[in-house]
Amino acid sequence: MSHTCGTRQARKQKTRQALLDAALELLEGQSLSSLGLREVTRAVGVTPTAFYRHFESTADLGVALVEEALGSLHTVIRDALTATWDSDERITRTIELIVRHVRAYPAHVRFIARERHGGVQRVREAIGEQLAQFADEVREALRHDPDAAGWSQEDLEMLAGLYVDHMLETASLLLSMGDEGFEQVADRAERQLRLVSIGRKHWLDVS
Amino acid sequence: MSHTCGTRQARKQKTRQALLDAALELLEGQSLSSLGLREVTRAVGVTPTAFYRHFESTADLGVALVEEALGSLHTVIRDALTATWDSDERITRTIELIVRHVRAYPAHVRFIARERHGGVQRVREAIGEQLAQFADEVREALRHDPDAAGWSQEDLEMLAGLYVDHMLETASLLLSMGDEGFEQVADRAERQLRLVSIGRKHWLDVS
DNA sequence: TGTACATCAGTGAACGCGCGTTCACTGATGTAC
DNA sequence: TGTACATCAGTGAACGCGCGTTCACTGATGTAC
Repeated sequence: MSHTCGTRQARKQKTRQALLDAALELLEGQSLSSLGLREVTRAVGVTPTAFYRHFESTADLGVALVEEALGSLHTVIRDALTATWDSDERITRTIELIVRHVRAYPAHVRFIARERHGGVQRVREAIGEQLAQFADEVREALRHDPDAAGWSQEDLEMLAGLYVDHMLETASLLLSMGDEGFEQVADRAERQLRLVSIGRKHWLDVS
Repeated sequence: MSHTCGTRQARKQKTRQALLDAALELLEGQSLSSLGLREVTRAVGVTPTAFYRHFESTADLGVALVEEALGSLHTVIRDALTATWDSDERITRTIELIVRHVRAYPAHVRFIARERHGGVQRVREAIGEQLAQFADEVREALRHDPDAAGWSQEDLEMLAGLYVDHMLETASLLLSMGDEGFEQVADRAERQLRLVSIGRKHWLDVS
C-alpha cells in the first residue's frame, strides 16, 4: 500500500471505505453469501490478509454496509416525515424523494433489497432492525397526522408497515427498470399511495 | 445408486426430484448464488457427476425450483380468484389461504422471497415473469369485480400490483415469525387489505 | 528539537481443502429381431 | 420367448484452481522523554 499521506488512522479508514465500496460494487452481480474475501481485496488492491484489519468476515462487512446503506435512507425518511407539505403534495414529494434516492444510491438500494431476505442471518437481522425503527418513526409521525386522528396504536402500526414496505418495493422496482420505465413505475406507485390515502380518510367510518 | 425398481425414466425423475428437494433444504441457510453442486449431490447421496444428467448448473436447478415453487402458489391464487366469496369474506379467506400456504410450503416461500431480488439473474427473471403473470390474472379478475367497475386498465394494474406485492410481503413476514407471531401478522395483513378495500370503494369519487 | 521505542496497517509465503468439470467406465434397462 | 445390441443414469479417479486462514515480517507513523 502507498504510505504517502494522512495520519495512520485516516489511511486505515480510507482502506476500510475502499473495501466497502468494492464489495458494494461486486454485490451488484451476486449475493453476499457468495461474496469472497479475496475477491474484495483483489478489487481494492490489497492483500487478503489486510481484510482482517477491518472486518472479521464478509458477513461482518455486510453489517457495516447495512449501516451505510440505511443511514443515507434514514436521512431521506426523516426529511419526508418532518416536511410540512400539505396532503396533496405529500405523496408526490415522497415519491420524488424515493426516485431521487434510487438514482443517487442504486447500489445501496440493490444491496438492501437483495439482502433483506438474503442468506446471511446477521445481515438480515440488521436490516430488519433498521426497518422496524423506520416503521416506528413513520408511526410516530402518523400519530400527529389529522388523517389518522383517533386511530388505535395497532392501526397506526399497520399503516406505517404498509408505507415502509411500499417504499422498499417501489425502490427495488425502480432499480430493475431502465430509465424509460422509471416514470411509469413512479406514477403507479403514486397512485397506489393515493389509494391508501383515500382508504385512510374513510377508515374510521367503517371499523 | 440403487438399481432396484421402476422404469429407467421413473428412477431418473426420482433422482432429479431428490436433487431439487435437497437443494431447497440447503437454501434455507444460504442464497442460490452460493449453493454448490457438490453440496447438493452429497446431500442426495450421488456423485457430483450425476448432477449433470439433470441440470446444467445450480442456476438451472434454481429455475426449475421457481417453477415448482410458484406452480403450487399459482393454484392457490387461482382458487382465491375464482371463488365466489362475498366482499367481506374475501379478505379473511385470502389471508387464510396465504397462511395455509406458508405453513404447507415454507421452503418454497422462503426460496421465492430470497431469490426474487437475489444474485442469480436467470432465476430473478423467471420469478419476475411468473409474478407478472399472477398480476395479470389478478387484474383480469378485478375487471369483473363490482368494486372496480369503470376503472381504467392502468388503475386495475396498479391495484393488482399492490395485491401481489402485499401477498409476497405477508408471506415472507409470516415465515420469519415463530408460530406465536403468526396470528398477529395475519391480523395486520388483513387490516391492510381492508384499508385498500375502503380506498377502492371511494377511488372514483376523487380521481 | 532529537532520539529511542512502540504501534499497527499492510505484506507475502504457505497450508489444507473443497470446488466445478473432464473423462472413460459400468451395468441395469430398453429395444429390435 | 430368447438373444444380441443400444441406451444412458450413475460411477470414480483425476485435474487445476481459488478459497479462507495462519504466521512471522516490514517499515512508516505515533509517542514518550
